[in-house]
Parts: sequence; structure tokens; C-alpha cells
Amino acid sequence: MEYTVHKLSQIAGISTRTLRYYDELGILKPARINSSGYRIYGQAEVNRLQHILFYRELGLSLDKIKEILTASSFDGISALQEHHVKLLEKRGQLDILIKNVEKTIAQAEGRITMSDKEKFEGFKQKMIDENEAKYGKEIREKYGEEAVNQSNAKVKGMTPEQYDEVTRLSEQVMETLYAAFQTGDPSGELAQKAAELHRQWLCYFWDSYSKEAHAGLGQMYVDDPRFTAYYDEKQPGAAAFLRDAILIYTGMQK
Amino acid sequence: MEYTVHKLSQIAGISTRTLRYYDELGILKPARINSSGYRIYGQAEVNRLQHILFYRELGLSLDKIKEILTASSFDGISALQEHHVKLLEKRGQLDILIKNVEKTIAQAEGRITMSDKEKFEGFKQKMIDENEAKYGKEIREKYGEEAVNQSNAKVKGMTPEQYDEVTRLSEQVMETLYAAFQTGDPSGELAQKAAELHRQWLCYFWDSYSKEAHAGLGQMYVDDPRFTAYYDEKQPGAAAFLRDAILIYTGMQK
DNA sequence: CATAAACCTTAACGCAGCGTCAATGTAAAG
DNA sequence: CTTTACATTGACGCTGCGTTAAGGTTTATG
Repeated sequence: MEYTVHKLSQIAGISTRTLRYYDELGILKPARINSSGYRIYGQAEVNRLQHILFYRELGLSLDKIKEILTASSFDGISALQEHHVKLLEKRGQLDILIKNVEKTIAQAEGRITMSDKEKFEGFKQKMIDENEAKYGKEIREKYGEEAVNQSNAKVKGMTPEQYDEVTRLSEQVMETLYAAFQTGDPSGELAQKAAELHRQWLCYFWDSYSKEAHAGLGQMYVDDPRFTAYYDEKQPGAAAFLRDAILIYTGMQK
Repeated sequence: MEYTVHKLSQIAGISTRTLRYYDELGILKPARINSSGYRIYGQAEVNRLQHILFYRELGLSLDKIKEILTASSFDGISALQEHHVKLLEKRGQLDILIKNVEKTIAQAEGRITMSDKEKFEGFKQKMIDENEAKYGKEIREKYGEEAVNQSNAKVKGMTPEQYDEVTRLSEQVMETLYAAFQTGDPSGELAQKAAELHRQWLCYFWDSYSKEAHAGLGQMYVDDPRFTAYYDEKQPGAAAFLRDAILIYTGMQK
């Protein structure tokens, strides 16, 4: 596909000004200029822009991004793997911040005490910035390429079709679950469909399916508060609702 | 405690320049000025700064932050609860970005196909900004105050001591688990301690404990890939290791 | 007791990463 | 053939500080 500034800005969610600025800086030049002087971007530029946005998300300056991208040693795939590592780190920081605000609420309500230092845990971007030196070198040396990707092991063993299907399924489970939750009836059609989709999704990871194990997993969604938070994030009570739907679906409870 | 600019900047992880700038803007004024003209901050200012940093983290301009904080209707606790909601949303966005990079890697390796649009999923901060209107109003109206806090329901029912204990315990589980993982022996002393800590942690959420349920939960940590990722994030294989340790601990397997 | 180190102050300029006009040209649709 | 929706190159403006300058204060140490 070929894109003009406007089209590319649309799909990337940025402004046309930004694209022209990146051109001006030499960080993202269009593939060619047409007869009217319009910037035309191709596939390579789309991918390059994605890299730019990842780096920007991680707080790098445009200067550094240019430096990295124009380096002869730049390799797309290993860069993506570095993005992955850094994004997980960033999520770790966010988790700390979330714990922070939870604790602060508890403290404001007089349920716990909290030091002033604790009140600022999770804000520090310093850690991320300092890691820039390490970033992509030390980490990989320390754990090796394979270990870094090991968490994707199950996904990696899949065919493209399976991968697509499992992604689609997990999204469908969520969508259906939330829609079903609105009805309030775990034995209803929507809720049972959610349970069925959940079963299909599970079968991509389980060697053999059993009703008991399925029902057990549903119970765990309620038993473990971290998992409850996962499902309840968008709709509180969704985890318990899913468990009830699964219990009915598996016939373990009427 | 009372702090000078330097001390406060240290514990908050920001620069002294920033503190003076916030003073200049009238967004965070010191509690008093001492005889030498030094800025002295007190407890109220520490809390206010924390609010400022939360809002800044969520992308608000200093102008808006000032507006919010100086409004007569400002309430600390409900602001904290709004921070909580927004931070969870932000983590959702981050999760999308992480999925994005994982898919992009798979695509680069030729395992799946991916549209150009998909390559920019998760970058959009627009969604967050657009939600600002809803933020804290619609959500609370729809589900009611209690429902919003329902995910914390279990935690809320705890005494300060219990809350502290459960937080400490979950950290200990992780630490002990990772240390045990290094030994490679799920029947070893460290691994069994991790299982014991895990049991203690569970008992804060379960009404009654049974070996079978505990062992079942351990199995679920491996069955559900999302949960596996939770434990495997720092050390791949940790989830399966914990399951094995629990199986031995509960006597369900030698 | 002096003096160096480590703080504090205000004032002013500088910079990145765009947003936002302005003035103008081009493509596609009715 | 005109309107509408694009495109172009400037150029100025803004936010949120970093940084330096030119100086006062406090504390530790020889």
C-alpha cells in the first residue's frame, strides 16, 4: 500500500505535522515525492514509523531514535524484541504505581500507615532511562535470546492459523462476557456462549479437556484476587459471573 | 516531617527546578518560607505533590492540574480512586501495545500476517483523553460506588495489619519462589517454603483451606497461559515450578 | 576560626516536539 | 466549473522544564 501524509497519519494516530517534522529531521523520509510534490509513503516507511513510535513510547528523544535507526547495525527483529522487554519493564513500573495508589487510598482511610518515600514509588522514570545503556545488550547476554522469548513458547509452537484463532478467541471471550454480564443471567444464551468460547480457547493450551478442570479454572478466577482483577478491570463482578456461567456450562451446578 | 526543596526532590524523584517552577505557577506552594528565604514543605504539600505527579503521569497539563487541585470541589480520596481507574486503563493500553509488538515479531518472522492498522494498535492516547469526560462520573453512576470498589472488596474488609501482612506475603512468595527456582528442586527447602507462604497468602482470601483446592490452583497457574506469563515474566518456568512445589507440599505428589 | 562543600535564592536564556496559523497549489466529486 | 478536501512550505508560539549565572546560607572539617 501507498499512503499520503493524511492517510498515514490516520492509521498511525498521529498528526500530519508530525510526519512533516519527522521528514524535516530526516528521521522518516517518504519513499518518493510525486509530480505534485506530495509525500508518498510505502511499506518500509510504515514499519519504520512503527519503530519510531515504539522508541518514542519508551521515552527516547527523536535525536537518539534517528541515531539508532540510521545505524548500520540496526536490525528490525532484534529491535522489536528489545521493545518487548522494555514494554514489560514499563508495565512493571505501572504495576508499582497502581499498588501505590491502592496503598495511598488505604492510608487516607486510616487503614494503614505509609512513609513519604513510599508515596512516590513507581513514578521514577529514571530507572528506565538508566537502563538505556544496558538495553538490548546486557540483558540479552545475561539470559540469552531464547530465555527472553521463552514466555512465548506456547504461542511460538503454533501455526499462523492457530495463532490468529487463539487471539481472536480470547477477544471474543471478553466481548461476549461483557455483553452477557449486562444481561445479568449466567445461564442465559450469551453467558453460555462465553463459556463455550472460553472452552475453545482453553483447548489451544490443554492436552485434554475435562469439565471438572474447566469448572476448577473458573473457580480460580474468583479465588485468586489477581485474576479477579484481570476480569473485573472493565466490569467489576465479571470474574464471578464467568465462573457461574462455566459452572452451569459444565453442568457442575444448575 | 519538613522538607527543603532538595530533600523533597530526592524523595519524590524530581528536580529542584521543577519544585520552584511549580511554586512559580502556584500549583504547589511551600508551607512557609524560613528566615533565610528557603522553601519549607510539610505533610500537606507532600500529599499534594503526589496528586500532581499522578495527574502528570496521566498526561494532564500543569494548567489543568492547577485547575483541578484548586477547585473547591476537590476531594483527595475520590481523586485517588479516579487515579486508580485511569491507571488500570493505562495498563490496558500497555497490554495492547505489548500484544502488538509480539504480533509484529511473529509477522516479521513470517508466522502470521498483519494489517498496517494493527501495527499501530495501543499507541493511541486519544482514548484516554476522550474518556476524561466519562472519567469518574459515568462509570460511577453506572455501577455505583460500591461496584467500582468491588475488586478491592476483599482487601477492604481487612484490618490494617491484615492488609500489611497480605502485601508482604505476596512479595515474599515471589522472592522465595525465584530463589527456589535457582536451586531447581521443587521438593527442596526453599521451594517448600514458597508453597507454605503461598498457602498463608491464600488463607487471606479463602474461607476454608483444602489441600485439593490448593493443588488445583497450582495446576491452574500452568493451565492458563496468562497466569503462566504472570509468574514466568521474570523467570520462565517459574509457574510450573510453583505448581510442582505445591503438589509436593500438599502431598498430592511425591 | 576559617574555609570549603553543600546547600539555598532569583533571573534569564535555551530547547524539544510539536500545534497552529498563513498563504498557496492540486485532486476528485458533483 | 466550482466546491471540498486534500497537499505544500514557511514561521511563530507554547509547555515543561534544563541549564547557567551571580550570589547568599549552613554545615562539616582542617
